[in-house]
Amino acid sequence: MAYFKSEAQRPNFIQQEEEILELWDRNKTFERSVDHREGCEKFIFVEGPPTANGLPHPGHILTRVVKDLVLRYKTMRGLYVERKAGWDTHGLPVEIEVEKELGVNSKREIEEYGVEKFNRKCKDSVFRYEKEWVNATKRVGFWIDMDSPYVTSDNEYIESVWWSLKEIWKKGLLYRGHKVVPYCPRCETTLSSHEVAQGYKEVEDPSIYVKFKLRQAKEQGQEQEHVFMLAWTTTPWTLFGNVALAVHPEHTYVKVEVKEKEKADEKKKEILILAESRLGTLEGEYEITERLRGKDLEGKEYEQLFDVPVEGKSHRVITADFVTLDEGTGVVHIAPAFGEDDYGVCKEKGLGFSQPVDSKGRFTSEVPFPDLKGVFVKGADKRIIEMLEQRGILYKESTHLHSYPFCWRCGSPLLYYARESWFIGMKSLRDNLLANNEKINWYPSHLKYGRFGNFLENIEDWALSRERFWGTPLNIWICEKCGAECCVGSIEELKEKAKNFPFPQESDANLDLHRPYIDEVLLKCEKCGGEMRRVTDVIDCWYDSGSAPFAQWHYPFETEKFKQNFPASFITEAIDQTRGWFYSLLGVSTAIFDVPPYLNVLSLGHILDERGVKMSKSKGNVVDITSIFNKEGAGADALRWYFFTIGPPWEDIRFSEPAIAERQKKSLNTLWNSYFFFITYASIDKFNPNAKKIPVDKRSAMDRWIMSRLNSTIKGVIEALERFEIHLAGRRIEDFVVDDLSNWYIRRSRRRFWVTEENFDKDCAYLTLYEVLVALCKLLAPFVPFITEHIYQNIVRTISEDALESVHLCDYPSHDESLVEQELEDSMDLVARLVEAGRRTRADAGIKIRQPLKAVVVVCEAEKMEEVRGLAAILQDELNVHEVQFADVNRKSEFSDMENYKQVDVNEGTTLFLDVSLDKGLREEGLVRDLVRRVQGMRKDIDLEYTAKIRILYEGDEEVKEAIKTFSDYICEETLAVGIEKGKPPSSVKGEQIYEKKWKIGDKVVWLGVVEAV
RNA sequence: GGGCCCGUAGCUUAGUCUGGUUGGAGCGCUCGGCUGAUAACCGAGAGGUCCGGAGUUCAAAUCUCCGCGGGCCCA
Repeated sequence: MAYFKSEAQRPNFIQQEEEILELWDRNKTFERSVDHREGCEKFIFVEGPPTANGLPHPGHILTRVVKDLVLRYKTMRGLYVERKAGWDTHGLPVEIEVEKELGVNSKREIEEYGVEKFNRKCKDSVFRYEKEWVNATKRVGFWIDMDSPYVTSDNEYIESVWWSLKEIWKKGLLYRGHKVVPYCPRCETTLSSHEVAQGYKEVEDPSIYVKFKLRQAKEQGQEQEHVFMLAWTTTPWTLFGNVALAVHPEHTYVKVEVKEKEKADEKKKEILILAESRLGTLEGEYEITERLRGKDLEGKEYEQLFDVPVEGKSHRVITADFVTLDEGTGVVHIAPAFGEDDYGVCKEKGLGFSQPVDSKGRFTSEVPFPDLKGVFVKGADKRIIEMLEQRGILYKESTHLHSYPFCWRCGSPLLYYARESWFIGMKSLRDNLLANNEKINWYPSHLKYGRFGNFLENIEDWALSRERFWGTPLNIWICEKCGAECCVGSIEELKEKAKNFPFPQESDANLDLHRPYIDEVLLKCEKCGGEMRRVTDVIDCWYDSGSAPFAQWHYPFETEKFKQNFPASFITEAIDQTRGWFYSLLGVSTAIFDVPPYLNVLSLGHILDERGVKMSKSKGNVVDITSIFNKEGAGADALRWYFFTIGPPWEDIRFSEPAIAERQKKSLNTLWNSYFFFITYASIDKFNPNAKKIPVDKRSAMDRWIMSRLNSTIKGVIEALERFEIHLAGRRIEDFVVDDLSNWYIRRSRRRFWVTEENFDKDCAYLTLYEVLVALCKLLAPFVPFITEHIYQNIVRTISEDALESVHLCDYPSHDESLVEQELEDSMDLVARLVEAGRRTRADAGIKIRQPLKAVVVVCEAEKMEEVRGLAAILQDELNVHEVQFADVNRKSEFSDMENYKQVDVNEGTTLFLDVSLDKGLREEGLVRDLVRRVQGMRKDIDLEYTAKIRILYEGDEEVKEAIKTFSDYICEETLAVGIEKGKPPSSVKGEQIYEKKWKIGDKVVWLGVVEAV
């Protein structure tokens, strides 16, 4: 039989992990682990595709190991789990990286540089950090098929996306609309809402109160007053687009007469109108002259502030429910070109439209000030405020701290801007979205009806188009003559309908569906025969990734794979994907198939830095996670274990490197030491676990206890993992390893392994420890795949040739109810508490544990007594007493009256009495125990083999001499000594290396010498 | 500004759903003990405004409301 190979007590885990990676590579273990389960029930996973144009962030690593844990676990549970990797390759982030690189700054410059060249650069840059991603993914042990990933910019992927858009188009859900959308004036494109969300910053903007003068009916008195509507805005530049003022129809407004001290006489009376509850914004004295409802103001006309052309009816007071009284004056300035609500209400009320700003965010010549033409709107605030001041219509000016969106990529302030864009009519699918969400299990569950559900309730249409270059081209062609639309759903269809086709016809190898090539393809209009041109937009890259469930399999052009792999059983990403990928998946799937695309979704927390602040590039607090893989006291297993056990997966993690080492030390080191203990003694004894078969019920209480604990643990671990309570699963295992296995079972059983001769009890101990270790390897394999593989290879593979070649091919342990003995576990628990109580009593009495005592009495109910009696030997040994007695509760007073008994209450109904009286015999014994302990320490000091024999020399007083004489057999047995002699060298020993030490034991001084016996 | 989540010892956290002994553990600190697998372990001690305030209740870390701080999402 091949035998267990010996191990280092403190191994180099980093090196071990690298060896395991090679082993997996050599044996194709990952592929085998998947194939091994072919034909079994499927567990379907979809990889949320990362973009490889930047280095992986700690959060990415967290996501990857959580995915890995779940997939390994499900595989071991007997499910067939395919794992296709994916890359997200399109989109603005990619373009901006390339722009930076090229040093260009606008769409015009990109066009001058050449869209073809630009897109080629984008394509290259997408995989710039692929190597780093692949390396980090492999190194951390994430098993996923990166050899045949899906790539969102591949033709086949695009073709599937096109098909899906055509499906949506056919349903009439894909439409062109003119809407106010968040717009980046530098990138010159609209942004999706989630992109906007990433870029909010606290900024100080001007806060101005502007007076809009009401037109007065002429008959009504010439002299009287000037009446103004008082409106508030933080975006002075939008005043050029003003078309209306809105008030809330039901709220109370007031007319107030402003008392101006200085000029009161010269001037006509000045009347302001604002909401009553906003009177606090006024400065100085005023007098309320009239109260009225918002709707009483409806229809009043006012004088235009600036002479900007407006198409259609304008400059009147309207009512709108969205007007709030939280801020401002209750009178809202309405500019339909620059606000979503504004746009909507103007459309509803039939008001006109004014757009004095161009696509780069600069004023056009429509603005009646030549010096403002071409000025970026946000830069004109100061000038505008000056102009208002000059005209005497600026009531008040200050600044206002609020959050304002900036382009998440280029940092420009965003504008809300009326643009023509393409939309998917998600609003009309709201009920379907909600119904599909019903079928999804969310972890944590509050997201289902909380953040995600609320979002669906208020869903808006999906702004799909991007006026950019590097993305899936929007597959819509429009007839230049009659305006007919055509949505192309496949490459085949494109070829059929194209008037020209700038690609080689027969081979698709040179086909590139991206811009600018696709822009050259003209179709023939089926209605009028005219020429159709593609709209030049590309689509939101979130639609790309949302299409992954079908597009990764090139559905419907190939159908088999998709049919087998939809919907997904499980996906997981970080919480920010709630309205990102989690939504885009559901949105696309609902629009096309009207079914949920995933059934279980785990939302992970973020990684924060040590101070609790989110790690981000801009803050410069991102740690280089890959360095962990090469650090002593760390490594992939350590990092994984830390991530898994530090807290619930859905909560943020305050990243701390010392904590990684701490957790690894506690759990993984203890596992290693338990394994090391086994290997050490099993090697000495040449124990072969395959040669012994002893049923568990024939083994000792201690053995049955650890097996019971093991099976209880397995049960709890599986329950927790099924609910994605990964941290609870991990902590259960940790408790088992540290408390049950290492600190109790092994510590209590050590002596059983030290017995030299063969015996039944030793076999039981070995067998039990072996079985526990093997089960633990499997139980821990999805968590820490490296160390478990290493141990498995040595304790299973070396001695069983027919064993599965990797722990990751094994079945996950299932709990065996017949091995769970709850009563035994409870009794052991009580014994542990009795031990604790006894130790405390000793400490109180100042008697150390090495000093044997006569007796301990456990007073408890008869029922418990029976349970614990079988474990009395443990108590006796742990408390170092000659005898354990039991007594019924009614005899309690007997002992409490005796002076030599120290009493301590363990729990209700259980009391422990420790006999603390010492006699000569006990003292001698104590002394001997101390001597043994010193000799053992000396053995260790000189690094003797565990099995090496020694001779002991000593010098001491009569008492010492007598004690040694009485207990010499015991001493020799304990210390593996062939003899113990009185006498001090060099006289008695010649030519031998003696290790000597002088000890103080209590009030005695003892000299000890140890020499290896030959 | 709105929604959701989180806030417990210097640090990491259990307990919160389902209110009920003296709020439990680990790291670190002090003292003592144990130890031939264990840089481990055991015992004792120091260390807590359970983020703050109000309310409900015989009873609140726990339930409710109002704040504060952090995170995320949305405007």
